[in-house]
Amino acid sequence: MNRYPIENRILVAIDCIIFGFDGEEIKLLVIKRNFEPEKGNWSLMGGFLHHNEDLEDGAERILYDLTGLKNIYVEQIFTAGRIERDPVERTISVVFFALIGIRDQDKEAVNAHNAHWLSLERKPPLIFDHDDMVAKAIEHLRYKAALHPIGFELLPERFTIPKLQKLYEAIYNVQLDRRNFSRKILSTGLLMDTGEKDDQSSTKKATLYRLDQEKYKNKFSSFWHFMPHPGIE
Amino acid sequence: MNRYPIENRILVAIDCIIFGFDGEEIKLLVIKRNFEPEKGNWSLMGGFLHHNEDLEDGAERILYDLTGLKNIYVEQIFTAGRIERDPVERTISVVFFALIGIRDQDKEAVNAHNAHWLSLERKPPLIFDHDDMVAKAIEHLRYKAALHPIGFELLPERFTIPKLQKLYEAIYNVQLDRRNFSRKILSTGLLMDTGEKDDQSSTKKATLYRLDQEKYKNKFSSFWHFMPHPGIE
DNA sequence: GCAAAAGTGTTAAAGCTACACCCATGT
DNA sequence: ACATGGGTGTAGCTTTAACACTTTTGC
Repeated sequence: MNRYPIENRILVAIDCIIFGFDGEEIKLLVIKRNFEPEKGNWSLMGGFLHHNEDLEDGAERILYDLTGLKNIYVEQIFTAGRIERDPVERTISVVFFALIGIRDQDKEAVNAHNAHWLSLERKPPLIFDHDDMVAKAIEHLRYKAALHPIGFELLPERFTIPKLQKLYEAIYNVQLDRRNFSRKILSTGLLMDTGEKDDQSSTKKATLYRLDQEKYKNKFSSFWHFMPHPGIE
Repeated sequence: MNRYPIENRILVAIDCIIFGFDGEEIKLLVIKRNFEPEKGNWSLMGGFLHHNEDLEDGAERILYDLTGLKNIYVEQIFTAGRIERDPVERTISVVFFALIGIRDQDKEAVNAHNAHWLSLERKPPLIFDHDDMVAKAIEHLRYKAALHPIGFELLPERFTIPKLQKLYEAIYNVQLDRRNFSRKILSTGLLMDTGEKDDQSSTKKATLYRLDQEKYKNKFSSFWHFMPHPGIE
């Protein structure tokens, strides 16, 4: 293989921010790092980009390795490139964010990696610049979820509107009006009534919906406004 | 320096998408490549990331080198990582986009690099995956400009509302209503009347405004809606 | 029957679109 | 004075926010 006459080759890492939702709050999947430096401290799941794989494939490899899941929602958000971000050696890191239904994960794979779901609100500091990455990811989640129906990726296949609302309230840390929220969501036409009811609830059982996959794909990039006006930053 | 025990170090490039606006249409600043492969063909301005510089600094270095400008609007948009995107050697490229006032450029620097402003509408194909990068950049510009007052970065310090409107019409390839546009823009409170008039115009002279820098900085991340509703993809 | 959560309706205000009209300038 | 482009006002519609009432379920 020909090469450019340059000596600047650099390590390229991939780090994954994995968000989940347990019905009450947003969770972040992190691992306890098992090698030096920073051994034993909390870290995002990551790895190095292989020479023979595309960036997106690398991210999917790492995500599959940890969660046993494929075909999950993954998006590249930015690349971290500060010189001293990794104390061992100059490394730039391409950061991806992934949204998964917590119930879908492969528990054995997760345990094997010493991984844990931490509450976003009460999480301990992470290594290197990972806290910064998480902050950017939250910002991105807020931005995107306000305009695109991305929230569904965090819910199980069948879900109720009140659960969806709890999710949005967790993302933005606000209280929303039940009636307006319901109307807004239903008016998108993205939800299909399954005819079933949520039997978890102890009072009136809520209707279970599922996404209309067709419309979801076709209209994904339309602009919606899932959040009341002043909100968001 | 300690090193990770891995042999996966990869070339990291930076490519810059430089948008300008000449009063009528959006322009893209590109260079005629002067080395193989693809010598003589159109290319984005780029370079390799140095070992001792941050990503953002690299982008600013490259932009300064070409345009003689500092403190311009620069934003990282994504990282291109397909295995075979550069035929010479595996190279990932961090793509930045920059908005500059065409009149501000250093013409000598631009000429020295054999650079040209091409119309976005009628541009020739670029090398490698650069067309793909440009497409993503336009999408990003459209997305961002619809919600944030980013358009001002493409105009000179003092500008008229009709010029701003032309800019938005160029970005989205639509016709906007003069009166509604003006009202919407003025209602943001971001514009300050300079008291002067545009003497370029041959009919009624339009009022020259400039940005209220304070409000611009403070309110930049608020949500606005500069585009009529259905618009945008 | 009561508490708790889900579902539906209404109304007033705000924002947006689509218009028409007037003003300033150069020829 | 007239053509061209800039500036402002308004009516009607749509969307949104804020609110009250009814329904279902478990105890």
